[in-house]
Amino acid sequence: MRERPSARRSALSVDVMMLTPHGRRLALLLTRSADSRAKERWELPWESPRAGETLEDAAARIARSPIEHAPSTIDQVVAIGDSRRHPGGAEISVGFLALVPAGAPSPVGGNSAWFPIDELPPMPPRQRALVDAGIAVLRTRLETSPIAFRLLPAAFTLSQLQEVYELLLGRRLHKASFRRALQAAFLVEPTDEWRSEGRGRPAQLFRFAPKKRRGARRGVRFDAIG
Amino acid sequence: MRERPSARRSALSVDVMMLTPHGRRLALLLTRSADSRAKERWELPWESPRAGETLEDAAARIARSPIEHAPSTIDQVVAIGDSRRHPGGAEISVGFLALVPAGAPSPVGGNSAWFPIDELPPMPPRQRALVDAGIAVLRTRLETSPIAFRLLPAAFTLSQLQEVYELLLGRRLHKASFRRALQAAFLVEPTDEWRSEGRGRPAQLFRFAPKKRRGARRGVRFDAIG
DNA sequence: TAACATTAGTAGCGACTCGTTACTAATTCT
DNA sequence: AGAATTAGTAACGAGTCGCTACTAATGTTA
Repeated sequence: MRERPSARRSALSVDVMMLTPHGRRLALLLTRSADSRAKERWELPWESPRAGETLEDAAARIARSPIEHAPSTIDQVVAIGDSRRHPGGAEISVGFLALVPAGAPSPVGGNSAWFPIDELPPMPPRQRALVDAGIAVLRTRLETSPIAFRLLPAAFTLSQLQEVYELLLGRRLHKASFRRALQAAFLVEPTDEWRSEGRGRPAQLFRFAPKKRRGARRGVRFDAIG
Repeated sequence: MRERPSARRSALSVDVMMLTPHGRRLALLLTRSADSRAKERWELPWESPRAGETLEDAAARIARSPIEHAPSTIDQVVAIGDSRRHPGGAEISVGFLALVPAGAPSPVGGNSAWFPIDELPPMPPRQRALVDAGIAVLRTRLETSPIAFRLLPAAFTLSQLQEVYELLLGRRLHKASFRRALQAAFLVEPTDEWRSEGRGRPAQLFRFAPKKRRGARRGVRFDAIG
């Protein structure tokens, strides 16, 4: 059984949601519950911040323990303090979203596993609420923040990038339109590498390299409000 | 001097940012500091949640005290727990955003005042950080949430609505384009009332009444990412 | 080895969208 | 009465978007 230094009845918990693309779905990292009464239950990695440690620092520390490579980014997304139960009995739980690039980071210790987000096992109710809120935030940030690129390795094919967008948006995109919009945005630049993966024509690898564009701000979009 | 029940050294504070349109600018409600050492300093309304009270309930209670009418909505937007000082010495501060409709709610007690957000007086550093983060969140949510309508009374003119959008976006919008986009989104419906305010032709009043539209989702927008 | 399957990538057409100019409408001010 | 001011709309041209249809380069199969 793992150690859990400040687990008992602390006022505050920092809970980390680590997400990565897994096949055609988003996967969340859960660890086996340290509570001996609840065997075979899963929960988000969490801890209480140590003295003098910021919330962000605590989240980074918590994320570092179950996987080898650090996530590309960690952002605070939600705080919950209601009657729903937290495994540590914390009054307030602050949820952090950690995005893990696809591919490399898969190695995981025996106490952790990736679960597709639409097939999560039973979890402590407050953590379950954190996950729902976190994923909702992720989806709304898609269009204003380079989230998709942080779920990919440094070099990726445009098909991979499109797959991540489809996974986050929950719908298929049209290849030609996707690429045209991407070109117009000056967000990626080609490398001179090509990757042949199984069948079909090899794909060129790209990297995330946003160029500053002239501020041609559009009017307003009401599309997403209703 | 006001009472402040749980002010001393509580672990957690709930800080409320109440925003309303004030002329052509966004204004934030601040209250005079209860700390006798710091005369003529201003701070966000805040308190620690009472036992058995959720964060949301606490925020609603805190918002109710300085103004007469309740804000239209309150949302949790950010949590900060770092070395920046909070007036109550709280380790963690959770920031809530409360949107107050323009017009009616102006009456305020003598201990509170509205400040334009670009002319805020000196404030406790952590609260200042909460405000900056909260306004950033507000701006990014503009396009996915009917924020502008919650800063207006139930009936409003289209010019008022456009003014709120301009205020939140920080740039002028074109009248015809704004209205065409609004019509296409089926977000408002006209009432049979008209308002003549000073000079010029009277304007028709509208109300927020979003219609469910067929899910004609667009492709992807990369515009706002760089 | 030739034909097929599969994946990558592009060209271009028609429909729709957006920014803008230019107008009409209804009221107050002088 | 006429100027000023604010509300609201029509319509043109440029640009964007979704889609079909194509070419390109590889592995698979007969």
